Amino acid sequence: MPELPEVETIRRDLERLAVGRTIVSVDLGWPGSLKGPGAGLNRLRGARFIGFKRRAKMLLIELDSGDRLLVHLKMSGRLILVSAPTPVDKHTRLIFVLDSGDQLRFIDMRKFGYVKLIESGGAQTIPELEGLGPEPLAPGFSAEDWLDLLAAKKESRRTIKSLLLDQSFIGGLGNIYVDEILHSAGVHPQRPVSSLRTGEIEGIYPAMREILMAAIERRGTTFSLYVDAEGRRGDYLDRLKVYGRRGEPCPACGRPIEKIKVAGRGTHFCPRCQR
DNA sequence: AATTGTACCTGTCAGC
DNA sequence: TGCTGACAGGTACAAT
Repeated sequence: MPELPEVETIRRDLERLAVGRTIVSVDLGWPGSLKGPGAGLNRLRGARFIGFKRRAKMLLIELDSGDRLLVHLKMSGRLILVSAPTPVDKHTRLIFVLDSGDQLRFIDMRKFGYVKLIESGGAQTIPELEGLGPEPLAPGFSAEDWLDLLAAKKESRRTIKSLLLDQSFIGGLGNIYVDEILHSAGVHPQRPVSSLRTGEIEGIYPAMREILMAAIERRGTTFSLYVDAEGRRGDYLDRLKVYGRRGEPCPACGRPIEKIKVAGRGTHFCPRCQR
């Protein structure tokens, strides 16, 4: 489910709503959702949220105790802040009871996601965050940086879609936004990287930045499960031009959108606009 | 080196 | 109605 815009939306919500709140207790509904030192949930009691960061599709929750929580929502994870009496979804895996009377709940139907406790004083590096590619929306990530990144792959015959999905190449893109970016840039998802002309590579950069920023403005894309931290759906679904629109006319040229499989993922594109 | 298949889970939907 | 298989926003790993 959640790609960069969705995780960023949740991060902003929690930064606004949960910083300063203290954890009163933790309820573990499904132990598999908790990674890291197993015994460690009790130590979270009394800790206060001081910050919510994001790296690629991961959320990093910082506590005043020095402990941190790394959250990956994978396909179906949700993180919502609700008042205590709110009915508990059957897929709720972890509940943080807060001093405000609210609860931060981790809900994950498919159980792929996780919350990992990173203890203060433990290893300095977080393996999950090592080796990630650059943040596409970082202020310091320029068009030149993008060209340099691609230049390092110019001999590669892998498909451009597979490269953009590779988190070690660039962080935060997923199946929806890669399809949208390639449509906007007019590049066929199956094009080998080595075949891309300079102009095509240059065109992907603004497409990527604009689409991700617009998606954050609309609070992400909801197909079925994703909601922001306040339980609201994202509005970017209406703006999607190809993803989930097989058979519908391309907004740019009217040709029906096609769906194929690329890099093992359902892939939507316009056969006229993308070559 | 890169792709494909498989696995992790649960749910939905199309087709028969 | 009910069964079966394909598919789903992610990623790690093994096999090819």
